[in-house]
Amino acid sequence: MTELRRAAGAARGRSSVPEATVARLPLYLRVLTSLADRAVRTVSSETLAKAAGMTSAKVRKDLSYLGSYGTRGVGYDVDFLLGRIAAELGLTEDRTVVLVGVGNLGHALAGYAGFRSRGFRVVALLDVDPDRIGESVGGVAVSPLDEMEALVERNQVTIGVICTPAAAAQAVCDRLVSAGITSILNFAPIALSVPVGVDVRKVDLAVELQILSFHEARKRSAPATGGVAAPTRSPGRRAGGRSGESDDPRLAMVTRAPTGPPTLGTRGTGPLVGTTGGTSGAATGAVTGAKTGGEAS
Amino acid sequence: MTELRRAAGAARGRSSVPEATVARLPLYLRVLTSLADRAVRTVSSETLAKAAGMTSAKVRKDLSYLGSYGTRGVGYDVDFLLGRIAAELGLTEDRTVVLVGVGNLGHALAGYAGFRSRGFRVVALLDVDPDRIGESVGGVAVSPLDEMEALVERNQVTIGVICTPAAAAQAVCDRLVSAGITSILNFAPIALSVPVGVDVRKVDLAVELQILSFHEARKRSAPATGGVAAPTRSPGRRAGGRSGESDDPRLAMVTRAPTGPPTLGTRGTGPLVGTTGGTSGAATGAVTGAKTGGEAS
DNA sequence: TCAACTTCGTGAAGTCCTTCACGAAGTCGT
DNA sequence: ACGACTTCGTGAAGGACTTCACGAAGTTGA
Ligand SMILES: NC(=O)c1ccc[n+]([C@@H]2O[C@H](COP(=O)([O-])OP(=O)(O)OC[C@H]3O[C@@H](n4cnc5c(N)ncnc54)[C@H](O)[C@@H]3O)[C@@H](O)[C@H]2O)c1
Ligand SMILES: NC(=O)c1ccc[n+]([C@@H]2O[C@H](COP(=O)([O-])OP(=O)(O)OC[C@H]3O[C@@H](n4cnc5c(N)ncnc54)[C@H](O)[C@@H]3O)[C@@H](O)[C@H]2O)c1
Repeated sequence: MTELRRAAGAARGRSSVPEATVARLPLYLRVLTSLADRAVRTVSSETLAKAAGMTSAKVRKDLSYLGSYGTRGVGYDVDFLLGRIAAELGLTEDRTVVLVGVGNLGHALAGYAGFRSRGFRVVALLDVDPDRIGESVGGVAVSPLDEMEALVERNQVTIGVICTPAAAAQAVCDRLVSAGITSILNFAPIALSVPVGVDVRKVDLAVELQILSFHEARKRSAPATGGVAAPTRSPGRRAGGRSGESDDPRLAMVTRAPTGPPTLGTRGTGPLVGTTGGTSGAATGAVTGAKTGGEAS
Repeated sequence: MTELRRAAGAARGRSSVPEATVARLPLYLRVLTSLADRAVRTVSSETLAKAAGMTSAKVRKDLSYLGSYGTRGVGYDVDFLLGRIAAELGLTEDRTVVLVGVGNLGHALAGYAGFRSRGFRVVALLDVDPDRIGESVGGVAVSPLDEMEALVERNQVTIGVICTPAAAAQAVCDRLVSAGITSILNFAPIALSVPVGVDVRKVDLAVELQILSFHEARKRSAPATGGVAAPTRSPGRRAGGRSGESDDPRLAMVTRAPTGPPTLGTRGTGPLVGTTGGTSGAATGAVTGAKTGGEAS
């Protein structure tokens, strides 16, 4: 009955390199580059896998999506594979980038050599702070935000990097899209919304740390799993850390604390579901896969 | 025949929250924090989903792993959920962090307020450069690497952040692990190997950009994709015995160019090609995303 | 040329994650 | 108190990705 939906999957149609594989190609590329620098000629899936922290089966599967370019009994030709992956990633031509928000983080990124060495050319740095305009970072001068459109068009820029505070991110994003940018790398801790056709990737330090924290919490198994108290309506002002940045315009249409008590009594009732339900069960389990390769989509 | 291996999977056993869900909890946490700051009392899965760039079904499914704490017809209690997620992520107690490599990137991270605001306390900054020792960033002084062990123990540090050049990363990692660190966030473009029980997550700018580049390449469908030249038959001769040691021990047993001088200028320095990119050069890469569920293709 | 190896390529099976869909539980207005 | 509505919780179905396992293709040495 779902045969019809097959069409959707087909949309991804040709080329069809799985996303998970695409995310690993850069890894292989790095290892191959390193090997090439050492004049290594060929490499087996096993060796490549070890260097990339991967399994050989996965490597072979991944590479098979690019075609059958290995030599049985030998391995893959380093130089050839290098070129093949670079081509697949669209790195044959330099890609231009604009970076918006030259603050702490923006500075570090703008001066990052790995940018250029990988074929990404930063052609513009933009900021609203007058004090930063004109300053040069990594050989590129900081320009006022207003020059965005002109710079993007003149340099045929397709990738934008956002390093502004969260509050400004969506506006900057919208403007980048209007200017013609179709790929965005966002460092601001906020989910951007963009029209279809525009890709967004997010890098979030806090998220990474919190994920580590999760696993950390399970390592020292302190199974003193106190039963969770019922979700009382009573304000408990939990911890969690108050973050300074909170300016998400999409947080509308939610229940607000009534300044004047319109519906008081009714509100406070229902203590919510008990734990009766058969399922769920969120006890604490010893886990710790410990493997380095765990991912999620 | 695979039934037996079930044991391995069972290790993940009962009640554990799926990795994919864990990776999204920080996202919800952020949105909830923002809501709480505005005195919003309850939020529906639909609203939460929109703010987090997610679907409501996914949100409900994710939250269901923590237990059934929603109220039908109403939604989730913001404060309660906030506390519940924070607890699940092990954020009830401050987590301490050491950061190694206070260079460009390290500086930015060390001064990042988002660290502290989310319950992560940077208790030490370490570097080998004598010029940096003593300098204070974000209220923390840079200490010499030798103090790592003492600092880690004294402060019960469990998380380490690596911002050194790739060439030094594995050594730093090893030392961190020896000192007692069990979670590492790695910004150096190299795959670290660690003993089981230690978690590693990587963040790599270059990988993100290359993934964007891949999709970018498919957007402007320039089908002028010249047929790939034949897989270049390699005259390769496998190395008989040992192969020279190199920066990365895992790159052993690979074919080397015959008569080629072992150490080719790659020693140590690694990246930094600086000049007009092209292909040659640096090492970049490393991957592992774990997130980004919101793309449309 | 042949036998012994090595290593790729890939169907198939298994695991994990996402999406669907709908009953249950609760709220709200009258 | 009741009927109309909301919104959660969750089994089930479907996909996506990973791992297995083994035949095929190619290499090396005698
Ligand atoms: N510093 C880090 O290590 C780090 C880590 C993770 C995430 N982040 C995130 O990256 C972003 C930047 O962090 P930061 O530490 O560099 O902050 P910052 O305040 O040092 O820099 C922000 C810069 O953006 C500029 N800016 C503000 N509004 C702008 C606008 N509308 N258009 C263009 N430029 C604008 C400011 O002038 C400033 O130069 C924040 O969202 C932060 O949460 C930073
Ligand atoms: N700068 C960026 O935006 C950026 C982005 C992505 C990844 N990275 C990666 O992050 C790492 C750091 O980048 P960076 O631009 O800050 O480089 P950097 O050269 O500015 O800083 C490196 C720092 O590490 C210190 N260091 C070197 N060896 C060390 C050792 N053995 N122990 C302790 N400290 C040591 C150096 O003294 C220096 O202070 C690199 O691996 C880089 O590839 C950087």
